[in-house]
Amino acid sequence: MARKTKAEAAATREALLDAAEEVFYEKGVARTSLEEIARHAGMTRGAVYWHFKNKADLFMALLDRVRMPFEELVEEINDPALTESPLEAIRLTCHKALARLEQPHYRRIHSIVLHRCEFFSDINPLEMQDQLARECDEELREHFRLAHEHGLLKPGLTPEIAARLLHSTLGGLIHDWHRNTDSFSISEDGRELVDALFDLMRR
Amino acid sequence: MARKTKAEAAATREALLDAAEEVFYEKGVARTSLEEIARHAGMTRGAVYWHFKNKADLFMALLDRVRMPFEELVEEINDPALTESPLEAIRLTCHKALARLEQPHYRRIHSIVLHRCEFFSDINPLEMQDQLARECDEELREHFRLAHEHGLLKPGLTPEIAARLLHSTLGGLIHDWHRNTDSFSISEDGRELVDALFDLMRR
DNA sequence: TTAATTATACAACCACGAATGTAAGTATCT
DNA sequence: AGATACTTACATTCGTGGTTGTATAATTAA
Repeated sequence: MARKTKAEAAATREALLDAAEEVFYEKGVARTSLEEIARHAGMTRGAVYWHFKNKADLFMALLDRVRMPFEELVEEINDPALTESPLEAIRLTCHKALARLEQPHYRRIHSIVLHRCEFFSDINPLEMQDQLARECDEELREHFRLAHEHGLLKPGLTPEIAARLLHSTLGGLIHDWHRNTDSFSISEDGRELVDALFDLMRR
Repeated sequence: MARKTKAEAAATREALLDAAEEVFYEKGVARTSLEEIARHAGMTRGAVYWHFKNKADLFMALLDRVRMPFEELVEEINDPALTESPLEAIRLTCHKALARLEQPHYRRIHSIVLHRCEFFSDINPLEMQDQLARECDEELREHFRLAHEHGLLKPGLTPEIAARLLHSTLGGLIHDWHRNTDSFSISEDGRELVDALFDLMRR
């Protein structure tokens, strides 16, 4: 075949990533071959090997296209418009994070990382998840500490416990939803659950 | 090689399952071959194919050896000695379930199902998890309903929300722990978290 | 401005290992 | 003698990675 313009080449790269995302989501990472991904994008394996070193490299490129939900959560929580009421800041950020999970793109990537890939070659998704979880946890703890100092937390509830409670609840909720996205709506039922937890934690 | 006595044959079957458990845990299901499992048990692949139809069959046999934590949780919650105080019954059952996760055998199997296997061939671990989660959720809801009727729940907290809150918290907690079992102790820190949640939900 | 050159973006082919499933062999228990 | 509990050997499939081929875009020289 012939050489394409730079823009076209970038487009096929994106097409390959799109294809990988779809096929990984449907069949799992381990059980999809590069051949399948290429054909699904209307290309051959040669194109894949031109744009990516191997499957692991393609996988990492997939992750680079999006930012993980927890990562966003950490960023949005620092929105200066929300820093006045720490508890509300956290709560609203949770809402946003949950809503964003419903976008098909985010949903698929997130689901792939959580449920559809075992660690393979030199990439360990569990470590990635663990690192994100730690960062998120520290950020949450910091904000709950602020809320605690403002006397917003229920007496007897330490900011550490509050942070871990919210973190676990969100984590469990998200895992549950990803297992079966039709079973409930995270943006609605999830929001309800989060609000209920905040009602319990608020003074 | 030669035929062994029935007891010996049963022993090699168990040895093969033990080997599979270890290797699956270390390397993930997709990336371990039946050859590796056999060698790890001091056998050849022929032995594996004698006792099991294929990898999926072996995997299911692995699961049959243990009962999943949520399944146990559902059973223990109905222990007649605990049915007097519904809330306490749930809380103590959570403690037991969390403690049991620290046994290496349960821990490994649980971790394999949660994090170390993509769905493969005709077996979909996500569906299995989903089904267990539903059963658990219904059972929890039933008991929280009882607690609600006894006036034990905080005003404004419906038994449905309480059940889903506990369910999500446990799920998130267990996932977090499995990601990095050294980061905290589920039997201790997990118990603390669960107790904190019950303190918030109690009237 | 155009012709020559080189780098690009793939397709097509090939060779290798790895894993699976099956069939045949073998020794021992019952 | 047969069924049993394997081992060994074999055939086949699948995926990877590497090499080669090639039409064309981009670039440089004239």
